Amino acid sequence: MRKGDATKARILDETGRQAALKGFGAVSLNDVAEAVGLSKSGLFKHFESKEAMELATLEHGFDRFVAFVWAPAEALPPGRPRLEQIFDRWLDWVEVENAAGGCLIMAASIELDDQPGPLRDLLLHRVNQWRRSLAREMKVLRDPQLSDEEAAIAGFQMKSYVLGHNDAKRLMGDTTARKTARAAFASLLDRTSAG
Amino acid sequence: MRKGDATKARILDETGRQAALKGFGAVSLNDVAEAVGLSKSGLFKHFESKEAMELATLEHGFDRFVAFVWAPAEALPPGRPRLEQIFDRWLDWVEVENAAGGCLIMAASIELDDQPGPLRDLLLHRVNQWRRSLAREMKVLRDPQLSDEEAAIAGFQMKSYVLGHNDAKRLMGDTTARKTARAAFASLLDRTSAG
DNA sequence: ATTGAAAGAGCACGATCGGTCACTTTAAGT
DNA sequence: ACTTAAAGTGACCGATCGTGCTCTTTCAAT
Repeated sequence: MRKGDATKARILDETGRQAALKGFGAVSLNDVAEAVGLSKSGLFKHFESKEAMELATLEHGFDRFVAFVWAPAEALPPGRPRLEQIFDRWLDWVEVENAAGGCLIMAASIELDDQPGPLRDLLLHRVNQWRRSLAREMKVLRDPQLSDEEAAIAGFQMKSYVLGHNDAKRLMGDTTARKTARAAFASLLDRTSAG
Repeated sequence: MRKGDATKARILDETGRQAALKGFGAVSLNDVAEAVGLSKSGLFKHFESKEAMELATLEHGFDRFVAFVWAPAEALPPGRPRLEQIFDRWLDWVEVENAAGGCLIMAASIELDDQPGPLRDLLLHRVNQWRRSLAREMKVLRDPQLSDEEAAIAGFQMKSYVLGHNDAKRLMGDTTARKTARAAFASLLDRTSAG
């Protein structure tokens, strides 16, 4: 069983990489098997179907995301310090940790936004969780706490800058993207905590 | 020749819809042919290969985008009125004009950002054109014109809000997304023209 | 050391992939 | 109206798709 778990993790990593690169719909079992060093039928000892593998891959991707972006921020005090750390790690997640292939969650969001099914359901659930976490963190930016609406608006802009940074850096190769995104985010924090 | 051009346009529309929905890599000639009411081999009378079809589809998509978003704004005076119109039409483009399947350009940006080739080259070229147009429009927001850097930053934030709106509306079904995005953009224009 | 289950290989399946070719139908130019 | 090129069909190709089956290897628990 130990062996199995290790290969399973390798499969999930590789599938995630390929799905972020070409989209879930364009990932073939053959390519994954080959990259992992398995036979195609070997994959089926770990997942009962391609869809089950995709589900596990997406879940695995979210777990990686939370561990990379959220976990290190949790140690910091709530509010501005924590939010700044989250934002920085989020940019790192896009442009460093997933330099090859991009962010699986963003790719899945675009691909699945209008394709109903269990994959989309899982995606929506976990993205919503994350959105609520961000809003919760935003509320504490000002002493009489932000209203739910104010927090939602700030959360919207924060995620927007991350999406913009991804677009500028990964597609257009804009090397100043990070600086631009950080400036926009800093301004957002100023406006929000003063407002 | 007339007949051929009409069907060619139908093919491009349908391919664009499917590519926005599932990604270029997951579009099959069979599905396109069936949806358009042609045989698979009929497609090859209009395009010499699948890649040529994808190229034409992406170009067609950009042409549609410019006609829908830019053309109506061109009539307005440069600066704020024109920018507000562009932003509004851009949101419409995402959530109305392409309600079924989403924006092809955004989908292609995510899918192709790390897949070299002629498709990516075309995408990059036209996206850069658009980015320059936006920056040009931003510069005139203030009387001593904005610096190139200031304009780039404002353009970054504008596009970010559009991406955020797409994510909130199409994936999460957030019905307030439009209002939130417009508020963020209005604030951006205020800050930028005052700065 | 033995054993039984887990991990994986190899092969074959029906379906579908992008693409070709010979053919028929259709419509545009004269 | 006639002609001819354009538009479109159907059968078929080799490759690859996801998936089942049987068989062998490997490893963990006794």
